[in-house]
Amino acid sequence: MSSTERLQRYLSDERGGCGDEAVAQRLDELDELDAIAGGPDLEADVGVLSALANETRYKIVRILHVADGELCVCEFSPLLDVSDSAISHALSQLTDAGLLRRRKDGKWRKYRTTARATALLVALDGSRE
Amino acid sequence: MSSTERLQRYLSDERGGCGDEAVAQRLDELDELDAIAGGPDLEADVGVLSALANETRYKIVRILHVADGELCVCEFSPLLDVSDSAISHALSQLTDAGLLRRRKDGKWRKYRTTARATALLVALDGSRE
DNA sequence: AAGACAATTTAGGGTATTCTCAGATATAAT
DNA sequence: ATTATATCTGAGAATACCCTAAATTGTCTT
Repeated sequence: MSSTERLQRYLSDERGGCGDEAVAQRLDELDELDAIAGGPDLEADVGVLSALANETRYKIVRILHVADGELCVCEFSPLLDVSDSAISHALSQLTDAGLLRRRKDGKWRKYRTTARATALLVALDGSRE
Repeated sequence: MSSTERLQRYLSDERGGCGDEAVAQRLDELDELDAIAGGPDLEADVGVLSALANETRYKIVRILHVADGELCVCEFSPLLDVSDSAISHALSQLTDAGLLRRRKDGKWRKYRTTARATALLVALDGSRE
């Protein structure tokens, strides 16, 4: 079944007896929505969300957000129940996604949140019910 | 190696010759950060982010956001390159996560975004570089 | 230069996702 | 009632994810 057949029935139902032009026009409208919605940032956005969508990584960002400043890798170890290797993986993924910034300080590495990470946490906090 | 040994060396490096009290104090501070960061919403937040962290689902929410109103399930089919079954799965996951609201209209089902979904998209749009 | 240590990278196994297909459910029309 | 249609649900296969352990890199100390 072509997907436009169902759409045609839907439009008939909703608006009462439309012809092919109405279907074509609605398809055009939907395509425009799709074009706007599916811009070049879509893939990157999903990447950012994927980076945050994991308990270890989300907790890291939350801790840094509350800390309101940079933390050393070694300071996460006591707070997270995963290996140092997993913490390092998590920090790298978050940095690659643009949610953390890394700074070298001798043999220590310090991480802090970016504006993007903060914006997402604020959005989550501001939309609780 | 206990994770506090590395922390002790770090604190010595940073602040110059601290004793055990300093380490204990910093551990307390970190635990407090952790307590604030790891509140009861953590799991639910990760669930919301996971729901959005998929191209099909993200695109659905984006389209609805741009449409600025409700859309029928049948209107997504022409825009997404997956089966109707996959679209239905995606819509259910998003609804369960609190990102979409569903409404019955005869044999058609219509979906629209929640304030939470909008807040997240706005945060993403507002934090591009 | 050699050793110690912080952090990262690589490799691999167990688990969770995400899709499609097939069948089930719900509503409307005949 | 029967049929047609819209959407949903369950099962299974391909794939992606996330962790640990081991090896590597980079920096400081001696």
